Amino acid sequence: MSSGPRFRFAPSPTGFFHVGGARTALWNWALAHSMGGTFVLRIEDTDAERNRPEWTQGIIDALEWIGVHADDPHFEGPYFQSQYAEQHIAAAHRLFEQGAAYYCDMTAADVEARNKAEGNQGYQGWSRDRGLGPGPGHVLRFRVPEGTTVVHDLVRGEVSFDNALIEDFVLLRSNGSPMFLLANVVDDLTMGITHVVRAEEHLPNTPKQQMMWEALGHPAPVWAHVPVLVNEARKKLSKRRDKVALEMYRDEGILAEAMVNYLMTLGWAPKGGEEIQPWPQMQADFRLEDVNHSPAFFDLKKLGAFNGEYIRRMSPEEFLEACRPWLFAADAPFPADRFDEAVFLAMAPVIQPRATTLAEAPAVIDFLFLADPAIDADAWAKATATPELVGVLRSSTAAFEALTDWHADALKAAFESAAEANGFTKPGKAQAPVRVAITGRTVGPPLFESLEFMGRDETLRRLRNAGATIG
RNA sequence: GGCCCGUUCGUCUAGUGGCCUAGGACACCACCCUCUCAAGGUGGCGGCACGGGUUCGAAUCCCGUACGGGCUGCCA
Repeated sequence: MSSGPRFRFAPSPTGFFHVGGARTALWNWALAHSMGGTFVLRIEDTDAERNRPEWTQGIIDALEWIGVHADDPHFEGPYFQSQYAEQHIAAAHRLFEQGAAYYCDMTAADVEARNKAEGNQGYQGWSRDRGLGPGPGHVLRFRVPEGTTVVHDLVRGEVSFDNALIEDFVLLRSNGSPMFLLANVVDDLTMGITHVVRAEEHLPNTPKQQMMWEALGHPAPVWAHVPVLVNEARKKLSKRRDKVALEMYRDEGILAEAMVNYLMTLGWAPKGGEEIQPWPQMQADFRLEDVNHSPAFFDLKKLGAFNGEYIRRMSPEEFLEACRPWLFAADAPFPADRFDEAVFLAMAPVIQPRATTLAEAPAVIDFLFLADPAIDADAWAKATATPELVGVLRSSTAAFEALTDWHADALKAAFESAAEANGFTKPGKAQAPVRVAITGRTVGPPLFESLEFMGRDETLRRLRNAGATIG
């Protein structure tokens, strides 16, 4: 076991990777690196319902995507909580033997009934002194000592809890299996965890865990409870209501670097006022002491802005490579055999500023790789609504036919004369008929560059076909 | 209900008693650039939840109120 600080990330498999978990993992990862420590991955799979091998692989893949590499020297694991059940139970028995825990034969229904009769809530320590031993239907409960438990939290400072308000919680179920709180503490203890950095929702559990650490004869680790991520209604992000699966963002063409950068800025800000930062810089600068105390809204718009920024910073080659999955996907806007890499590469500088996600990129230049792009009927009607507009279409077609130098500059000059000949002083206002005839839409990348790459024959063919529909 | 945490522009944040006439980013608006749309540039709108203290001085410290959130399981 290494000597530096030991952090841990302990997700339970649920079939997808939560963005909030991703941020927690990233923060632990940054700390493990900057403090020369270790990041321990532990899969908390003790709930049989949540235990499927492919889900575990999903967690590892997601971590890999955000840069938490399993082959990095700072990475350790994965460990599987379910494989340590014997140790959890042994620790529980130790607590029983030393009097820190006791058995109770009351069922949940019994507890509820007695509370109802007495007008109370929670478990009142009824079996504390009954001297019960293990047996069928008996649960093992922790004997919460009197006093106050003070949790030293790196994010929140000192938080104190009155032990009188903490009920004697269950360690071992009546079937003998360990509860989460027990398993969690025993694992952290045996894995030598020194820093527990996790979401704020675990703060109310912390005094219980701290008491267990102490009862087991060890000083508690350093705690740090970071704020949760919330939706627009300011509720904790939930898988039922909100889009929380990291995989979904990846599939939409959010770049890992952009996601990582954005996640890092939720509840924390890089030094120096510039929020777009390379990972090594953020990793070095991240401090728990600087983390905000209040929940942060996961803003899709801002994520998109970060992603756009990262897309624009890519070289055309990098952009092409990143786009490949969407370029050749089954639902790509054009057939794979019509796609031309050289054209895409040449057009990349004008595609990049127009795509917020990689998934949007193919559609920006789909008309270049489509035999016959669908013409938007409304756009076409508007683009040919006046005689002048139709005139532009006819005369620019003629001007292009006469062109010997098929390049963007020449095409532009030819078009402008055609537009002016039809009474347009601002040629830009007259390009709709040509643009719609060629691309099917009124908006898109620069027209003349597009025509250059489309080629003379195809350009003229589309122009003539479109012109023919006007009669 | 109880316990705990929190509260700076709509959102993410900078700010750790004087540098704050509260800075940046996203969003929004306007203008510029421009072959459309973007991108880019310039400018604008907009905030210290409220009330009391402490202090020469408070967004920063203390108390209270309001509001929000989390937890409250023989789930993890």
